[in-house]
Amino acid sequence: MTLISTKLLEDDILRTDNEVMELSKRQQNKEERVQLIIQEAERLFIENGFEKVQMQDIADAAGIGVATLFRYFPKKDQLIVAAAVKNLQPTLERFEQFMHGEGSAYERLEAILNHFFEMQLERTNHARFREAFESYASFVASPLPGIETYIDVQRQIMQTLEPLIEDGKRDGSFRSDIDVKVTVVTIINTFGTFGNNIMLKSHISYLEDDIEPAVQLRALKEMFLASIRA
Amino acid sequence: MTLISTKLLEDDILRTDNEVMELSKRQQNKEERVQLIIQEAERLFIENGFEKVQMQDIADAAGIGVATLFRYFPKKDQLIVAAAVKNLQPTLERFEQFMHGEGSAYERLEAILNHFFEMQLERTNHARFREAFESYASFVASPLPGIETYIDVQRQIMQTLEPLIEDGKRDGSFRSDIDVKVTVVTIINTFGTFGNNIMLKSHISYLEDDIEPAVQLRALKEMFLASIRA
DNA sequence: TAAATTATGATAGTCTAACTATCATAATCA
DNA sequence: TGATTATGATAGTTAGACTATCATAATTTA
Repeated sequence: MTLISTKLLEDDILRTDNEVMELSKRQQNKEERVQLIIQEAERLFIENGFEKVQMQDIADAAGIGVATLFRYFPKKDQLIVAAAVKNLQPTLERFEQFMHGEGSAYERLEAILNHFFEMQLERTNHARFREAFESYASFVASPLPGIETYIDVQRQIMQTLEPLIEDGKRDGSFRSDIDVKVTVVTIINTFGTFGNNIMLKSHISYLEDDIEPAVQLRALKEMFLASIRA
Repeated sequence: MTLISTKLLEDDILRTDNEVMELSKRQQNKEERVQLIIQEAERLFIENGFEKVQMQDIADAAGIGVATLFRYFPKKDQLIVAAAVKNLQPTLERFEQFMHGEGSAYERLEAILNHFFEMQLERTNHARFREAFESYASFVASPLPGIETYIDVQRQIMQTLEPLIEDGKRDGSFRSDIDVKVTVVTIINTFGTFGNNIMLKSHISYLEDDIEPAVQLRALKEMFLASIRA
């Protein structure tokens, strides 16, 4: 799933990518439009949730007619799934980058958790969107169209972490009795669920005034690391 | 917030409760109806989510006309909040029960976590409903009417756990350097987020076939306990 | 390049579900 | 018993997802 920016590609730009070369102009435009629509939909959904954003809003944001939007995405659900997949993609990409970093397994895990936290704090709305989507998806009568793609990216994210835990068990920085997959799921579950403002707000008011969410997340991380440290 | 069952109270039942005695018959009926409506709404929302359940459905389930339903709850949002509060209540009550149990702080915490897990596994839909509600609440333009009540119950739940952690620090079963409130938030965040079927399903297919969710939850618990054990 | 094909956007229309208004009837109260 | 209030049926309004139509524009192809 290639990301194409809002700016439409010009004809005279020299392309080396064969796949794009092969596409007819009409196909190219279509592909660009799909990406543009998804991009705008994601942006709007992240800010406002699914219900608040109307197909009309998305059409306007993408600069197209609503009828055209419906030709590309006959159901709002399809657009929601596409936006959710796009929203999850950067997490996978950044995780993969971190896996190829320097240092011991422990250091790399700590780095990736730090990064995860920063993402959570900086992009609270992204996390909230993800949670909203997963809730939404869980209530539909028949599985959302395209949901397999989403689940697959999720699985890839988890698989990215596996070698790291294995390394740590090997080099002795992690306890040898922990289960790799269960540990991975724990990480995702523990650190991936700070999107809901309501919980966040509730926690903030529950915690002392001078405890920032960042402090709490740091404590959470320490706690987790302590639990797997050898 | 008293819970009143579907079965309407009979006139001839001897009441000892003064508060109810003072109410006129009309007021009594109203109160009963409100509870009945909330009960049916909760039941339907838990199964089907907010969007799928129509005001008509709730009116039918409560055996009243839809116009009457709207007289009690002029906005669907109000009913959603009331159902969410009702949904959270049992968690608080059970937690409070466990606080008065026997044993060391460690044993009691373990017992409460076990119980929490069981609730998560047995009442997955309740947890899912809670997550859906919190997502929903986070996206509204102005705070949902009555949301303070919900937040307050949430806070009470967390406060219930505090003395337990303090006890554990005192009697030496927990590390002395952990922060009580942060630990409480960790517990809620870590163990309260298994409602989304999609995550659950994704995890199940990611984990080995023979790893049941229960096994994974148990591992999660062990991991957490290890992190705070002295 | 011209004809054929396909994509677009505007507009109007359908449908569903939240919400409102009305009113005759029934239950409660004084 | 007469006055007050609650109920439920019904019809109507509104918002937003989705469909149908069609004239026009862009692209393809012969």
